[in-house]
Amino acid sequence: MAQSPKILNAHPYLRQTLELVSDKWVTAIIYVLSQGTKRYGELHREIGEVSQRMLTRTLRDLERDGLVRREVYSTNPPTVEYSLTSLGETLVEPLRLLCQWSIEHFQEVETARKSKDNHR
Amino acid sequence: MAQSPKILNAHPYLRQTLELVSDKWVTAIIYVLSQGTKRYGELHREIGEVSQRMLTRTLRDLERDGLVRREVYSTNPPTVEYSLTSLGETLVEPLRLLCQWSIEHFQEVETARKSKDNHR
DNA sequence: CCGGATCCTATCTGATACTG
DNA sequence: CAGTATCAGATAGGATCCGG
Repeated sequence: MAQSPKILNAHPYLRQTLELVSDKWVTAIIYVLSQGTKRYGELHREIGEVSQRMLTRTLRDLERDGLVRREVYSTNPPTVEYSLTSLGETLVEPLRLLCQWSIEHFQEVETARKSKDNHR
Repeated sequence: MAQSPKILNAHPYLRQTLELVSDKWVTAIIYVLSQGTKRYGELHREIGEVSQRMLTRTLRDLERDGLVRREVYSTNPPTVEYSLTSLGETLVEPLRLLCQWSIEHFQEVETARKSKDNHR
């Protein structure tokens, strides 16, 4: 009764990691920042569809998680630069592997979807 | 005006892949199924906290995406077995890399969170 | 045993307007 | 330029009941 496998519990951080990575904007931000330091406005333009609210909120989360560094320069108008921390850099490689999978295999997913949809 | 980098658009499948993978239960199911064929009830017990509704819904999605195979045996009571397709198997490795990251680095995320929380 | 259908709530997210 | 505040709509997820 007290015994149940619950495999994911063997990797207590995995679900938390997947939740972190699975955020709608996290990967977009990490990808853009993997190319170098960016100002707030640059991030906004390069990601494109994101709202100010969500961009700011996600950046704050990433900063809190130690993945992104935020530096404010008291110029006028203000300048704020964002960059990956060394911890943030370690996430780039795993993400690129998922990216690789998406290039190699996602078309098969699309094909499967269409095929199934035609059978209804 | 018509020009904006939008880096993620260079990998049109990446966001879709991340959305697929980021589903709350998808990775749990793939992990359990990576150990072999399971019946519905086994999946339910091993994942544990998932509701019937969500387990069924997620399995249907994964079937539609061609990642999971569903086989029904007209016994009484009915038997339904789930397993990974070969396409589904290809996702196990990328997921294990994220798992690896979580083991190696997630504690740093926790530390960062605590450190930041103390400073407020 | 497997899972469809319905109802309901919490959360997430965008739109909009305003500020140092 | 780089945000904050507020509001409202969409959506995800759980609980529950019912059926083959």
